[in-house]
Amino acid sequence: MANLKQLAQSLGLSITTVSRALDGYGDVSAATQKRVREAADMVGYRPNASARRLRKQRAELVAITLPSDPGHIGPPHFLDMLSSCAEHLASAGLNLVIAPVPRGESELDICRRFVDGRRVDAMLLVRTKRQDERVEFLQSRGIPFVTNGRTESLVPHPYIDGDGFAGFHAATVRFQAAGHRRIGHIAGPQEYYFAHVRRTGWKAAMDEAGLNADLCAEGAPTEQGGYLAALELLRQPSRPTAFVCSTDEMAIGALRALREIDGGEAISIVGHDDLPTGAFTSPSLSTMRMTGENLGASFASLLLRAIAGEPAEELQELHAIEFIDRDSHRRPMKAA
Amino acid sequence: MANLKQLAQSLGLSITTVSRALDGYGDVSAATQKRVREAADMVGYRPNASARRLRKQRAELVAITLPSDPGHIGPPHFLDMLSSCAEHLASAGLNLVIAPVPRGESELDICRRFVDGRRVDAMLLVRTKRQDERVEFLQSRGIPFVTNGRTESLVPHPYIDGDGFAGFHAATVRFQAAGHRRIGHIAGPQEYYFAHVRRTGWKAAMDEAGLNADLCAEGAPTEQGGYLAALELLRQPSRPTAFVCSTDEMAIGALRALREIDGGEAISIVGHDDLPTGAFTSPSLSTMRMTGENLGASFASLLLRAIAGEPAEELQELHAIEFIDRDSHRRPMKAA
DNA sequence: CTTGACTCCCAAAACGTTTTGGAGAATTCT
DNA sequence: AGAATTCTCCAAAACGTTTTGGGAGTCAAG
Repeated sequence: MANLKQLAQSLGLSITTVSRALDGYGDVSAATQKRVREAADMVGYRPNASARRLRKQRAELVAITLPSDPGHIGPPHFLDMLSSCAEHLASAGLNLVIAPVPRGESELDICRRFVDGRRVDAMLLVRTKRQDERVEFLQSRGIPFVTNGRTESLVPHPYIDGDGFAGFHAATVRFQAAGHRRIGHIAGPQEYYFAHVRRTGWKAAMDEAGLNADLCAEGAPTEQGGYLAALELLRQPSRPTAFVCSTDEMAIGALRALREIDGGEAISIVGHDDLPTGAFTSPSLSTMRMTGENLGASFASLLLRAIAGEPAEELQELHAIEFIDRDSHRRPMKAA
Repeated sequence: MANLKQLAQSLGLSITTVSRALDGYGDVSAATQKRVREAADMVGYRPNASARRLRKQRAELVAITLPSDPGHIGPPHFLDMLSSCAEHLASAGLNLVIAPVPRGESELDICRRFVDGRRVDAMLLVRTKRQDERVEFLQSRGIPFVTNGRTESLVPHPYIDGDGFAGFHAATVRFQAAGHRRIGHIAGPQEYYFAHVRRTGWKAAMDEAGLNADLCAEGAPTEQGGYLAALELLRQPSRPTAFVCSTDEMAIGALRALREIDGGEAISIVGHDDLPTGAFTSPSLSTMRMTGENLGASFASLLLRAIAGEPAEELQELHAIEFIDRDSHRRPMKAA
C-alpha cells in the first residue's frame, strides 16, 4: 500500500536503508533488516513497479505478437504453451504480455512500438518467414528475442523449431516404402520458413528416389487453402496416390476434397501439427509433431538466457519430428 | 531511440515544449509543433513507457489470471477471446498481460502482487466462485475489474455471464416435454457460481413440474469428474433417462460412463460450453452456449468503462443461452 | 503610457525507486 | 595511544517523463 518514504519515516530510518534491507544487502544489520521486513509485511509494502523499472532501466516485460492473419496459430495447445511460458518467466520476475496485431498494422509496427518505447526486455516471435523483417529489426536494435521457427537470417538468432526437412523427408520415404510413386505435396506459402523447409524435405525424398516431384500445389495455410490445392493436384492427368500436407489444417481441407472426388478414399494423406481435431476426422488424420515436453518452459528458458547475454548460437533448439499414426496414411490403394 | 532531453537539445527547445508539442497542446505554436513532430519522427522518438507510467501513475497494463487447476478454461476459443480483448485494449493504450497461477500460489496472491505492486490498472477474472476472495480483495483496493461469471458479492461489480439458470431450466423443461421424468443433473463444484446457478436452474424446473430432484451428483469440472458422477447416478435403483450436465467436459465423461453401462445408449444428455470436441463425440454432443459476438471486445469495453469510473451496475452483461442441437439430446428412449 | 489579454515558451517539481559515495561510530590491529 | 578496518547507516543523484506555475514578449484597449 504505502511507499518507501512512508515506510522509512514510520521506522525512523532512511529510504536507502529500508530499500537495502528489503533487498537483503549485507550492509544493514540483521536486527534492522528483520525490523524492516516485519514492518513491510505488516503494511503489505510492495515496491512500485513503474518506479523500479524506470530506475533499473528494465521493463520486466516480454511480449509475444499474435498474428491475426488467416491460418491459425498452429500448435495445438498454444494457450497452454503461453501459460507455461508465462509461468516460468514470472519466476524470474518477468511478465508476458500478448500483443495481437490489429488490422492495418504490421507485426513490425508492433515490435517497433514495444521496443522503441522500451516496453519490453525481450520478444517472442511466432510464424517466422524466411526473410523476416521483425527479426532484422530486433537484431538491429539489439533486443533479445526467441523465435518459434527458423529464418534465413545471416546472423544467427535464438529459436525453437521442428526439423521439418527431416520430418517431411521421412514421411515421403515412408509413402515410397508403402509402394506409392506419385506422392503429392500440399505446400503452405513459401515465404514462411516452415512451409519452405517442409516442401524441401518432400522434394529431396522424391529426387533421391528418382521420382517426379512436380505434384506440388501451394495454398493458404488454412483448410480452404488445402482444399483448393488438393483439387488442383487431383485434376492432374495422373493423380497422386498420396498427399504430404504442410499442416493439419490443410490436410483436413484436402480430406474434404478427397471425399468429393471419385476414388478419393483410396488416397493416403498425412499432415503436421497434431491438431486435436485430427483425431476425429474421417478417416482420422495421421500426422506429425515436434517432439519435446513443455515447450513453454523451453521458450522461457531461452528467453532468459538470451536476456542474460548468452550467444545466439547456443540458444537454438531443433527438435525431431515424430509420427502420430492414425488411419489416413495407409488407406488401401486401388490398383492404378 | 533517443529521449526527450536529447531531442529538446537538438531542437534548441526546452523539454517542456517538446513534450507538449508532441502531445498536441495548444500553447505551442503550430510551426514549432510541426518542427518538433518532424524531428521526433526522424529519430523515431517514443516516450519511455516506464517514465510515463511513473509520472502518470498508471500502469497501462491489464492482467488476466489464468487458473491452472483442473477443469480447463472453458470457453472454446479462449485464446481468440483474449486476443480480441487485447486488441481492443491496445487501441486505448493498454496492454494485456497473462498471469498464470504457479503451483503453491493462489489466484489471490497473484492479484495482490499485481495490484499492490501497482503493476496494473485493472484486472480480468475468470471462473468466479460464489464467494470469491479475489473479488473482495479487488473491491477493497478499489481497483477496476471485470469478471467472467457472477458472484454472490453484496456489492455489485462488473461482469459478463451467461444466464445459466434460464439455460438449464429450459434444457430441463425440454427434456420434460420430450417425456423424460427422471432427469439427472451432473453438477460442477458448487463453490463456483456457474455450477451453482446451473444446478439451481435444473432443480427449479424439476420442482415446478413436481418431479423428483434427487438425481444430482457433483464432481470435478473435468471429464473424469463427469464420468464418476454419471456412474454414481446410474447406480441408483431408478436410473435417470436423461442428463443435464454442467459442462461439456463433464458431459463427455458422462458419455463414456453411458457407453460402459447396459442400456446407456438410451439415455439422453446435454452439456454446456460448445467445446469443439463435442461435434466429434459419438453420439455428437448436444450443448448450450452463451450468445453474443466477440466476447473479447465486450470485456475490453467493460474494462475501459470501469477504469473510466462508470458505476458497476451499468457494467453487467447477462447473456441468453442458446441450444446447439446435435444428436445426444434425443436418443430413442427405451420403454422403462 | 498603462493595463489587460493573449501567445509562446520554460524552469523546476514530482512520480518512487535503486545506487553511489561517503560519514560516523565501533572495533581491531600495531 | 593512534591507525586501520569494519559495521551501520544516510543524503543526494539519477532514471525520463508530465505538469505546475509562471515569465517574457506582443498587441489591442483604455
